Amino acid sequence: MTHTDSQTFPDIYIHDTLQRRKVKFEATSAGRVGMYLCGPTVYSDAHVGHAKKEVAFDVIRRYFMHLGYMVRYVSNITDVGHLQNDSDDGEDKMLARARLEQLQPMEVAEKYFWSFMDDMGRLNVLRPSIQPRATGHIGEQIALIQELIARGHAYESAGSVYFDVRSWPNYGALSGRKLDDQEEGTREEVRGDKRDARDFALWKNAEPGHIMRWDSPWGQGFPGWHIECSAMSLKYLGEGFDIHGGGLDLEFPHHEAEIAQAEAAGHPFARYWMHNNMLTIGGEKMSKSKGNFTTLSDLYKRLDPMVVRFLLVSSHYRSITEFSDDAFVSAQNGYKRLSEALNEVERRLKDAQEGDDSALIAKVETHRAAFEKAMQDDFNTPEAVAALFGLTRDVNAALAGQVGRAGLEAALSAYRELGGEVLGLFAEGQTQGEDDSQRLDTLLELVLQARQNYRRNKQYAESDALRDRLAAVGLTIEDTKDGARWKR
RNA sequence: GGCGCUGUAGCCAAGCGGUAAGGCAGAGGUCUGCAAAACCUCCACCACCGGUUCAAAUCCGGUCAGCGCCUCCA
Repeated sequence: MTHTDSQTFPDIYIHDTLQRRKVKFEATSAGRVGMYLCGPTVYSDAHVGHAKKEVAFDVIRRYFMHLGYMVRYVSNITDVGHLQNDSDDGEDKMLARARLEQLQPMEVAEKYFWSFMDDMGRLNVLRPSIQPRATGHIGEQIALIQELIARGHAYESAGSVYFDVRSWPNYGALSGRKLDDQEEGTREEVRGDKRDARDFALWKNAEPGHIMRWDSPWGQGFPGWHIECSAMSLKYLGEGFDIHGGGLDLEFPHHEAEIAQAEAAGHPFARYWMHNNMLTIGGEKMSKSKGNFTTLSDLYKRLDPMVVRFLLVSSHYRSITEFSDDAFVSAQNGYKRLSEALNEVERRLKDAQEGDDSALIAKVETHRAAFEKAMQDDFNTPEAVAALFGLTRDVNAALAGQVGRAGLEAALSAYRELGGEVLGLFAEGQTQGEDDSQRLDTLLELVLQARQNYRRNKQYAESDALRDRLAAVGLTIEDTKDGARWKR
């Protein structure tokens, strides 16, 4: 469906981290949504936890599109390393990886940028409208830092620039922290060139030997950890843009710092903040530092990426998702149930007749409404998925008898629009080569005919042997009232 | 220590004042040469203890258990 500016959109309620409650979404500009999502630091392979975040916000974006909004979706690529810790002797992650792999830092960035894109592409995550790179926006970052200095919210010290946390009382509003409650100086010595241990770096002076370095008013250096997101989101989405998203673990300090940097410089920032919860394995957060992660490229060797996506949308984005062998076996079977119902609808549509399908069409509409209602309530994908299973139950029941073209088409469009376009669960083009699949069709038709002859002659040993042999290579034969059929 | 979250059937997971969605697994049945698929039926005293209420998984207080952030992390 498509809306023009004069059309109305259904109310959407989203949980706003700033207000700590569900609020009605109001677009800044009618019919348009601007979203910013904190993207990856491209220094190693993406794991399932990254997939949870990417899929969560991809679904949100897709739902806005489904309602007819024009969405500008900006997600950055961090290709300059943040430091590993807040002391000056910490090593840059990009540089550490570069040394390990004996590559230039930019080679590391390129390598992992493309593997990230590939991993997400297979998960059917749409490409961002704009995917700005931190190293391509050093100028914007420097300009923002200069504004902060001019307004008295940042200061230079020994070639580095720090944000003066004490000058900005709102610091802590997002994460609900009071400055004085924070542990001070326990994990690090208060550095000599900082006024307060909690001040964070906007610009860092480059030590000799630091490869990634740029000229700045404060000498050669590199940007701090948080400034790129403030600078790039404002550049591409403008002041007071709609939605800023990211992982819950980024809420503090990263997002807190982003807000401070933008608003202290006089630029109203994001109006809604959305955070996805973490993915756990054995009850513990999957993370690189814990080492308990499964990379997507490894996972894809044993699991269809669509099943991974299904597993992720089966839990709410604000809930913790437990990732275990049991969970994905369950996801595998559940996904199969949905996708095979869809396949059967398509198959039956090829030679469908007209008929009275009003009963089925009414049921499809009921499930469609349930799906929409769930999505409009803070993108409740588990309930939306439940609606898809409800649809599947009714469709399968109808499929057991006579269904006309209109009924099949109603079911098909529900699967395509809700399961496909919104949840992204039915990626196109998964079958290889048209030619091969044509040949396979013909070949199996012959096999099925031969087997049918055995069955007619009650030579069940022979017919069962054929079925077993095909099963061994992953082809399933099912006998139905209308004859045998096969599926992968 | 500060801030915050979670505990729902064997597993995954919604619901967040009106008497427990959905999926996987399991049991029985229909169909079938058998099987598979599909359909029908069954399968939860919502961690524990108090309190508020006509009514609580849902609100309040406490207890226990687990987790996250406060350091790079999606």
